[in-house]
Amino acid sequence: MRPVRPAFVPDPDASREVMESLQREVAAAATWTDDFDFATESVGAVDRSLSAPDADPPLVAGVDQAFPEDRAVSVVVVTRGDTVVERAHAITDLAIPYVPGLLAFREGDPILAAFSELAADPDLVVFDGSGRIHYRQAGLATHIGVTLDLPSVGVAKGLLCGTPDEAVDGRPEGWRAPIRADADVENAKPGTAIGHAFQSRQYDSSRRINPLYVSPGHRVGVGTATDLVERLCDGYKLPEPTRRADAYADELKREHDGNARE
DNA sequence: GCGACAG
DNA sequence: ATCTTGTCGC
Repeated sequence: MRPVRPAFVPDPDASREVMESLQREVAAAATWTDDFDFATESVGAVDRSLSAPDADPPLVAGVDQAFPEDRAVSVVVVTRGDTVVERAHAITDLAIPYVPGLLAFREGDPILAAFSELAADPDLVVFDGSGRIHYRQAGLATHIGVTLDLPSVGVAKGLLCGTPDEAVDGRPEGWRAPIRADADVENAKPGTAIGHAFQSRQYDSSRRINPLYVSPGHRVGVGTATDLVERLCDGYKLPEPTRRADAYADELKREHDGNARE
């Protein structure tokens, strides 16, 4: 496995104060400018032949979890272009309940356990949850991205904090608007863009779909994070790596549930 | 006290 | 996140 930075490993037994101060350290260690060696255009889309003829597409990992009973099923699915290269998972006991703002302390260790089973070294990791859109700018995607020192992005289905530039309802596919820091976001000048609301999918008629909330995890800029996610969505609401991880986690969860009722 | 709050 | 069937629409 890839080296972990021990100073940032989320300890589920820590007190709330210690958790929050670790998050401040994580935010200080995080970088929100592009720092990766692949081309943004080489990520995602089925037809990349025109934009990147000879480049090998980067390894993109999707991370997701399912929670059978009091345990966590954490999975990492690594894709190169359209091909799944590797899947890894870990099943662990859950130590602490979900607390908004402290998600990485509930899910971080279980996710790192899944990464410890992974042989591949991803170029980018897509997380289910916020990155920089966080009270201390250290959401799950940032925390684990920094811990593994990998470029990462956070994709959330709901907004944790911050203020959208405009109303987000009923926007057309492809629309995006900055999410700006407000009084709830530490160490950011109010007005600083910390992520985007992004309409990855929208129906032409009838029912409306909510936008995604995309933010940088680590080693990715705000605009690039959304560019990458846009390329990975390819007609669906969620990015391909996330959908693959979702499916694998569900599969393992059903397996787990099946074994449990016997 | 009230409201808000990723998964 | 999880508990869950049908149902509307392309």
